[in-house]
Parts: sequence; C-alpha cells; structure tokens
Amino acid sequence: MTASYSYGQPARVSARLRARVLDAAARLGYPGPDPAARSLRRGQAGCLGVVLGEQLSYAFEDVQAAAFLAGVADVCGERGYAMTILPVTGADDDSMRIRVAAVDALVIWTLADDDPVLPAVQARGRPAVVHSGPALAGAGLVTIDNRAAARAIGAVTFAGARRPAVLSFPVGRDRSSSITPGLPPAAASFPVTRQRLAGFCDAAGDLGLDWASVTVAVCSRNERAEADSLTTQLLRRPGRPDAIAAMSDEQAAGAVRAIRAAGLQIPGDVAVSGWDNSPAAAEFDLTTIAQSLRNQGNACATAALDGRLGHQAAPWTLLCRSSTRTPESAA
Amino acid sequence: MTASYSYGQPARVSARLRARVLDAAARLGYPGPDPAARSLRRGQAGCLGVVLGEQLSYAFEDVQAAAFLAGVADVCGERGYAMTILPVTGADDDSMRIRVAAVDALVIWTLADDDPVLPAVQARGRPAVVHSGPALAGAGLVTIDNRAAARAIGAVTFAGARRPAVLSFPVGRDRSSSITPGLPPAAASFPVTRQRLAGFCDAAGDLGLDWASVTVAVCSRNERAEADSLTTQLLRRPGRPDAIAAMSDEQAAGAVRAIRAAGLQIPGDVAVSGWDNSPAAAEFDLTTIAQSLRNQGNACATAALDGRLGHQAAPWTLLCRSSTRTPESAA
DNA sequence: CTGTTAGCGCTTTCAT
DNA sequence: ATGAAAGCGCTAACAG
Repeated sequence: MTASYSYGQPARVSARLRARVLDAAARLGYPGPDPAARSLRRGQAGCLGVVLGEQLSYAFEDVQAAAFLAGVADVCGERGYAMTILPVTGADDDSMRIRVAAVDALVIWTLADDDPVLPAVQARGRPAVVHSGPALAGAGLVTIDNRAAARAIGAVTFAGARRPAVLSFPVGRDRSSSITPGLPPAAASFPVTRQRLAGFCDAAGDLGLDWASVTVAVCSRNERAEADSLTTQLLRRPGRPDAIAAMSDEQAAGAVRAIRAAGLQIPGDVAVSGWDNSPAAAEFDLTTIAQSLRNQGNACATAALDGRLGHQAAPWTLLCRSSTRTPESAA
Repeated sequence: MTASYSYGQPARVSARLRARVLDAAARLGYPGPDPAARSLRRGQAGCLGVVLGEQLSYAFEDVQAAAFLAGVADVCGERGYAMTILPVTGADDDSMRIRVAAVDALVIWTLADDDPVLPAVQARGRPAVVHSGPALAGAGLVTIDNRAAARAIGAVTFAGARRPAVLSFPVGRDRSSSITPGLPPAAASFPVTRQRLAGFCDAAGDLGLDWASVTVAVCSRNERAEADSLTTQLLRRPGRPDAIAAMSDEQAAGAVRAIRAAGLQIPGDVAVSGWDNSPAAAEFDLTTIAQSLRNQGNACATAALDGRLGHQAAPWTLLCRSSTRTPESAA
C-alpha cells in the first residue's frame, strides 16, 4: 500500500483512488501518517519553539508575556506551524529539554545574561530570535531601545521632582526584591532591567539629579500587589519619593493604589509613570511608553521562521497622561 | 562512532569515554541527537498538545484561558514534557494540523459541539482530555457542574429581582453578539454556555420567574468593554434589568462600570454577579463562582499524560459578596 | 498518474 | 563495558 500518499499530496493522486485509500485507512483504524517519521524524513518539524524563562507558568499570568505570545501565535497560525512552549524550570535538565525539542526555530522571551539555557539555544543550531535581550551570537534580536525610552519617560516623570524613585523588574535570576538607593544599572543581569535603569539614570542626570539619591525598589514579580506594598514602604521612609517611574503599567497601577491609600495626590504629591500602554495604563490615566508586544511577537516569530537573524529595532512612543506633572506644573 | 550513545544513557558508558565523545561532538559541530529520529524510534514525542479553539491568539488575552494554561504548564514542567499549542484558526487545514502534530496526548480547551477539529482529535487516536466540553467518545472530561453552579448563583443574583438578565458567552462558533429575551439554552452550541444558561433558567424557574422575560445579552468576547456596552444598551431599554448574572468576572466588571455610569446603585438598583473569582471579582466585590482553572489545567494535563480518560468533576463554590442583594434586602 | 527503492538518525537488543 | 545489526514509518526521487 505504498500509494497511501494520498495524505501528503492530495493533488498527486486521483480523487477516486484517494477516497478509496482514505476509506480503507479508516476501516483499518490507521490514524494517519506518523508525525515523528514524517518530520524525520522531511527534516522539519512544523513547529516553532518558545523559551519563556524560569517562571514558565507565570508567563501566562503576565499581560506582557501574553501579548507577546499572542503575536507569536498569530504567525504560527498563519504559516501552519505549531507553537511549542519549552518548560524551563530552572532545573539542570532545562538545556537537555531544549536540545531535545522538535522545533524548526526558537524564539526566546527575555532572559538574564547568565541564564544556563542560552548556551543550549546556541548549541541547538537552529535559527533563534531573542526578544529584548540578551543579544546572542548567531541569533536575531527584536527589541525597543529600552534605554532611550527610559530616558524619555524618566525626563517627564522626574520633572520637577526632588526625590525620584524607580519600581524595577528583577535584577537577577533569583528575582529577589529589595530597596536600594542608587542601585547601579550594571548590577542587573536582565538586559531589559539594566537598560531601563540606565535610561532612568540618564534622565536623572539630565535633570541635574544625583542617581545615588534615586531609590530603586526591585519587585520580584510583575504584578500590582507587590508594587503596592513596596510603594507603601517607600512612602513611609524618610525622604518619601515625589516621583515614581515603574517598568510596567501593572507596577504603576500598584503604586497608584498605594499612593491613594496614603492620602496623597497624583501627580501633585507623587508623579507616576508606567510602561507598555496596557489597559491598566488607560484605566489609571498613566503616562507610559507605548509599544506593541504583540507586534514584537510577530516580528520574532517571522524572523525566526524565515531565518532572518539580524537585529530589529521595534518602535515605541512616549505617551503623556495625567499621572505625571505637566511642564507648567513642574516648573 | 556507534558508541555516541553517551547522550541518552550516561550511565551506560564510562565517564572518560563519554567526555571524549562529547568533546569530539562539540568539535565536529554535532548538535546532539535529532529529536525527530529519537521520537520516531522511541515512539513518543515528549510533548503534550493543547487545542485552544478558533481564536488562538485570544486565548492569551483571556485571563481564564491563561490560568488554565498555567496549570497545564505546571504539569508539563514537572514531568519534562514540552507543551505544544495547536493553532486552530477555523480554516480547513485545522484537522490536518492536529493529525500532524507530534504530541503524545491532547488537552482540549472548550470547543463548540460542532467544531470540525473534534473528529480530528478522535481520529488522532491519542489520549485526549476535554476541558468543560463537549464530551467526546473515548476522551476524558474535566469540568465543574456548570448547570448546578449557574443555578446556585442565579438564585442569589435574581433573588428579589423582577427583570433579570444574563450576560452570556458566545452561543455559536460565529461568536456573534445579540440581545434576545428568553434565548433557549439549547440554542447554544458551546456546552459551557448552554449549561450555564440552563442553570440560570433553572434559577429563574425556582424563583417563579418566566425565562421568556429574562433578557440574554450574548457577548462575542470575554472582556469588559463589550460587556459594558451591552449592559449600557440593556439599561436603556424599556424594562431595564434589575439583576444581571454574567458568565465571567470580566463581563461582570464591564456591567458594573456601565451601571455606575448610568448613575444606578449596586445591588440596590441592579444586582450583579460574575464567575471565576478572578482578581476582578475581588476588585469589584462581586458575588461569583469560585473555581480554580489552574487546578483544572493541572487535572487535564495529568489525566491526558496518564491516559486516565474518565470524567472528573472539579469543585466550585458560591462566593457571596456585596454585588448581590442579601436575603433581607431581597425580601 | 502510479509503483518501487532507498534512507532520514536514532535506539534497542543481542552478542561479544 | 562496548560493538553490530535491525528497523521505527515515512517521503523524495525516480522509473514506469
């Protein structure tokens, strides 16, 4: 029954014969061509792998990651690829999993510089595209200019402020939270965190503020609750901040809650800014950096599947709303 | 170089030889065993497939789907499986994609009774577990008793009301929105929608209300904005509703917004209930059905990978908060 | 339009 | 502890 190749190329066989074959197959309980054998023979799996970092299941709870994945999913859907999420848990066998995954290309969602799966990604020898960072030899990169964007939004957020603060993403893979004045950007091993800190630092410098006096509160997760509690702590400390630049709208939303709970005015007492222009930004009328993680997901998937492994700069915009001081009020 | 099987069973080869082999491999640029060949030979792919319905990319924007996926991801992570999302777009080749996907088992996130991928899932001949429905011969099922839960929350939401309404999930695969009094539950081809409508209908009957007088507003998507606009329409119609039971907390949140915008009181003028006990429910102090979609994702994945294909009833609880009338106020 | 042939790269079993 | 042989199920290429 060699001619059962009515499956793969329906055009190559007469409709009648094809029908007979399919019918016989159904009668015999043949489940169709075996995917493993097919991909062995064809040399491709029809599948795009997505590496999501240690906290895989958190990825689904994070609005930003979800938007990015939706973008990747769009492309997979269009091109008939499946989308494999590689469960990276932080355990030793992560690299092995990446080695063993049947994927034609890889998309990597932001990792730390020292993440042990990065060598595995390179060793895999498949086209790979990293989102945001770290840049990887031989792999593509899609990112906005985080430093420039942070500088721009920092300028607006910190304008007229004397004691700025930053609500930061995690600094290292342990994702511990902390409050540190003048935390050096270089201390962050997540490129996104590092670049945004550097940009906020630039902005402070532009305004004649000393970075050492800028308090950096590092959140271990990207969510309102923790940002709320860290902000509450910040507000209780001597020299309470009068401007808070967050790295996400979710964090900013938490900050807004804490500030209101403390009976303070936004932006009069404390200016706040977010990042991403998510629904939360609209809800709280936050000044934010607008970027489309969905488009970036699209770009990553497309580049990976096409093997276009260059560096792509994604667009961003500064969106000023009422959570920060206007030039007049700041003056 | 037959002995390169230092990869699979490190125990079966001396450490020295193994090191030499790996070293040589690195020098020759050998990327490690080919996944397709490995899975062909071993007869398993190390991969769990998740079918997410027509609107794949929406899945990532939907809090409920995300929680479910996180649950699936947990299990995959633990057991060393990859997780393949099968992009089902509504096009003709969907079934082919499912046939061709290299997965050891399938988890299916709620589909309509007449979804064309269901036969493909059965033909695939791999263990499959459906979440919520439809029940599929030979496949497992994990679900709460949606009808009973709807009856329970309907009883609370509609208590003391004279003109109840329902904010419903889509009724058919076209996902069109509509406003129809007394929409027959049987008209819904999504089992979840059908069962919940039936439960709300039961609740109305229990309270001596005529289902024909219950307005059912069908939302095409599970999100606040659309629920808000449909609720606004409901409130403007003659015989404005005095109780609204929604099928999700997101929808309920939209309803709350519309009700407040109309200058009405909750629950005095209009009682509102949600579903899922998501963060939105806490935020708006919504009466809701508490269930853990994450645990259900866990259960589906575990059952699928273990080939335990029975029907499992997941737990749910009615959680009464201030968005519905208390027995006294209703009386 | 249909039949035949060869081999994708691995792992399992058996023999040494 | 290591080597050899066989074959997983398919499809691309070629011959009829």
